[in-house]
Amino acid sequence: MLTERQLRILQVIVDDFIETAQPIGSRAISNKQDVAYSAATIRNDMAELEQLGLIEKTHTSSGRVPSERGYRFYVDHLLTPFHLTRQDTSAIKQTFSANMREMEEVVQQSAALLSELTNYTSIILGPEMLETKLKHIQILNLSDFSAVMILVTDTGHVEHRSFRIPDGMDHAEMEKAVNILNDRLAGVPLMMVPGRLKAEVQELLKQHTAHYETIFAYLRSFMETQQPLKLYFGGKTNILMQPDFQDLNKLRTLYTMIEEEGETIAQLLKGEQNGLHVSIGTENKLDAMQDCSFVTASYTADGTHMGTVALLGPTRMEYSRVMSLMHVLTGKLTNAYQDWQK
Amino acid sequence: MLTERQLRILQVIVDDFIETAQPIGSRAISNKQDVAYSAATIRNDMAELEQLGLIEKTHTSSGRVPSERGYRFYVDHLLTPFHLTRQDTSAIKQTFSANMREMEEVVQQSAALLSELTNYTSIILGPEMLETKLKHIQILNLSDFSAVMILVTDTGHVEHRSFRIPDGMDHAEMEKAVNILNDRLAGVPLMMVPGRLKAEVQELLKQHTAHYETIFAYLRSFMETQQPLKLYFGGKTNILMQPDFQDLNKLRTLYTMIEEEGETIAQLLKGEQNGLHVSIGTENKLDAMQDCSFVTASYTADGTHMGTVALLGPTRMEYSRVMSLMHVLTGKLTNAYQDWQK
DNA sequence: ATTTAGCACTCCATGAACCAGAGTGCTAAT
DNA sequence: ATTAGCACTCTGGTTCATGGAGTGCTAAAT
Repeated sequence: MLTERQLRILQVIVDDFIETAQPIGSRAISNKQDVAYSAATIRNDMAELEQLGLIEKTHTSSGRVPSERGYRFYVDHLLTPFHLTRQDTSAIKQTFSANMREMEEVVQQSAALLSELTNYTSIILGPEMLETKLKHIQILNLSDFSAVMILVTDTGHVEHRSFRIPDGMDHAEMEKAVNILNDRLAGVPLMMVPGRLKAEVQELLKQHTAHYETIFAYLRSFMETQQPLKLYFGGKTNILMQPDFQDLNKLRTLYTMIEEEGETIAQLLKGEQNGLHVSIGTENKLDAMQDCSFVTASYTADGTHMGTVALLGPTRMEYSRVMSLMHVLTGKLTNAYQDWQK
Repeated sequence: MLTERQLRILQVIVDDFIETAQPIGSRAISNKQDVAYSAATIRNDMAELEQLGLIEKTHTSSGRVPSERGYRFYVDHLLTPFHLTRQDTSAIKQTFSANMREMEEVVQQSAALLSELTNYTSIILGPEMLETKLKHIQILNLSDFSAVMILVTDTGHVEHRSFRIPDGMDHAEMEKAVNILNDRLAGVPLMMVPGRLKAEVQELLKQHTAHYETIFAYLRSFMETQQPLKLYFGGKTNILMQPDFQDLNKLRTLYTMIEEEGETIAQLLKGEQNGLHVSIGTENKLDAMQDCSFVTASYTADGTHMGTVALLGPTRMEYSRVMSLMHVLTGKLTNAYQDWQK
């Protein structure tokens, strides 16, 4: 097993590399404040650490760099509890004290905050819509030919869609249809709306309106385009700033993923529901992330999973700070959400 | 003045460079299909073109490259009317034939289409909200403590905002307030709503409800956060793919602009209302765009300006195709918008 | 039994020197 | 007015030498 000293050396290597992004040699380690051994001793230990696959050389004779396993070990066993700086905590406090009226806004601000504090890219999966219920449906005529349908959930979320009024459908008829919809669908969880629509409403509409087909078609297409998974990004450009990503090709794939694979990422985040979780390098399932670390943390309300906060950065990530930050942030989000629901 | 031959040579140089991104030499030009002069002759002409600042050498003895002025000249005088390929036209037709219910959707699809066809980044400034009028205001209670205010315009645009119900305000009171608002504000152009609010509604509210202050404050903050300029992007990652942008630093500034300077870009686009316009390199006002070309085209409805389509790419841009494409697209948008309004 | 000093060795990064290739400018011939 | 020919220039890639940083190992010191 590893000796105390070896652990310490590994820690220094990781810490230093996280800070400088440069390989570090035995001499430099030996010169560190709280390391009281000679370069030679450290060299011996480093040889062993390398044997175990915890650190690597970039070439035969250069300083050491943490390996993927090294980071893993560091995260699992070497992480020192981190005290957030005064600036960090006050920034968080400030963000959450600004009175925000929309849950969406809270989430968005959180993403912005997180990316700003860390210089990585943050991704937040918004509060799950599964539980939310339909509150009210309304149709409003815009002109003789067009109208807009508005759909409000009990969380205050509003969706809308405008459409062309079917020829020959008069106002009274439309009103009747809306009444039926409200009667049958208000209070129904969003998830189940399409089902209900088919099971109960279809028949009813058929009886009361001549244009049930058209209405029905509209409603379906409306419900289908609803994508209940909302992703919020913060600091998309931060990735470009990291010295780790110099390789244009890697940048391209990474960026393309961020811009175009929203659905995939959302699914990925949906999977991570257990507290704080770190994926390092090839541990990530997505190809584009093979050189990144991905930290996820979920937030809850009354014990049930609500959404997930994630941070995407280089494997050389400030794990300690990031994890503390995310811990605090998810706590705040949980609170905010509970407040919100009252 | 320039001879026929010189014009032709300039054209070949620009065309070739647009295609290959490589400097071209006299020999290569001479070998071109429809150029019947020897390399030496072409060299002489090139010397003159260089004198005039229309082309440049990357170093003392290498092929020529169009200069910024060269591109400008090319765009102003050398552009051959371009026939869109069958693929291009059919792609456009297809996009616009898909029945889209929302103007927003049309615009978004247009941006996607444009970036896909050109491999540049497209930016569209959505239909101006200036002219649109408030259609309807509604407040819906979500719980005993919170409600959502919904605002519908005559174009079918919906904005919403949820808020906490002031303590002690009952349902009847709220209803009365909403009635007042609808009575006084329906039909008023969005732009003027804040003014009206202050001029007419304030006093009225004061008389009829005890909580006019709170309501008023909400309304104001609501109106203020409304930003009527909506930007739609397409193909943000395309920039990364262009061989012209190898320089990481330039990429960074460019990208940061795209991600964070939305407001600036919107203002820029708002300024360009006169048909098709091309800004090349340093002609652009924004620093980040000094190495780019920026093509804008506005679309109208009944002769009044509605919005602007833009394309951001390297100065080495396929001007001919891009401009044809945008011409067609703005036409389609104009149509779509007019159809929409019926 | 650890730890450390010393030394030979390896590899990278840098810069100089050196082509081959591509392209130019100029002069003289057509 | 056009073109062929030729000397000249600059780039990009390769090779080679050098200094520096770091390692591994052995032998001495604690």
